[in-house]
Amino acid sequence: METHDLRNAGLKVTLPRVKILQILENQANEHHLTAEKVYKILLSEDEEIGLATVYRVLTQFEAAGLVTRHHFEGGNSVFELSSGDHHDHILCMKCGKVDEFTDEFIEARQKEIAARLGYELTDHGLYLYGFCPQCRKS
Amino acid sequence: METHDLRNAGLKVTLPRVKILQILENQANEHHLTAEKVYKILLSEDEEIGLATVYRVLTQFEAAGLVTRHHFEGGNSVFELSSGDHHDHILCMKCGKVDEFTDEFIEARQKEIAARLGYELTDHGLYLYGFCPQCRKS
DNA sequence: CTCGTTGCAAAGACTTTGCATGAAA
DNA sequence: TTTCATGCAAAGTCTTTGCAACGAG
Repeated sequence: METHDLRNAGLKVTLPRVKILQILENQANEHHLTAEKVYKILLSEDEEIGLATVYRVLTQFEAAGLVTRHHFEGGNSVFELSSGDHHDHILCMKCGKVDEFTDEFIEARQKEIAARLGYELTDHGLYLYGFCPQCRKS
Repeated sequence: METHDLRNAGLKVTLPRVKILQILENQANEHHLTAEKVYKILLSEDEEIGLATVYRVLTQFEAAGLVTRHHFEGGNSVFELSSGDHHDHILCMKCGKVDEFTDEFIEARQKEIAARLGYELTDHGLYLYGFCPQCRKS
């Protein structure tokens, strides 16, 4: 129930916020949406919500930890629902497909590297770019 | 000699291009520059080169493989001279410092992951974000 | 009621483009 | 000379902000 998530995040329960949260949750295979994409989905559902509001809400969600924002190489910001477990991404340069994966060894190794260089790690992102199975054929 | 690199890249040898290439080469510790930064350095050297030209030249250099462009999380594009050897980056969120590192193990692992998911890998980027030794103290 | 939210339009940050002038080969 | 590069200003993207109207608690 979105209402609960919003209250938990200290945000008033408003139609735009509920709607946007629903949209993020209902993305079965496409976990990563741009603000523009979210906006278009809202329009297609006949919701009168401005693009500025989409950005504001998404930014608030990010601050509240509900969503994570990524800047994929060259593109816009994309947002995805925080799922608790960390994962990395592999993107298709042709069709834009995004797959997720996790790798314990790489995670561990990253921590070692940061420690060796004296850094206190706060975040990290591993992005692989290539062509997905579908696009390799054509 | 910059002239040679430019000819090799199929670019006319012009003052802006030579100057910008020199600036990129002369960055002893700061390998990663924004277009804006390059522009400011040019200004400080009394060169009459427009910001638009800086962007154009940098983009051409990228196309020619002379430089690599990165989009660090949240920030602008940064450019660095292509050094042949691949490396990854660790950035300080406070002072903006950028360190480089390589890890054979992670590299190999990335290839395995891509292969497992059926992707043909063309590029990849690993970015660690945190606080550098200096900034951790304060 | 009161304060947080929204929509709209305007502003901003960064980057690219159009066009006439100017320079390299 | 011929072609490509440059400078400037204008246009483009994506994203954020100001402000008055509005809605949730």
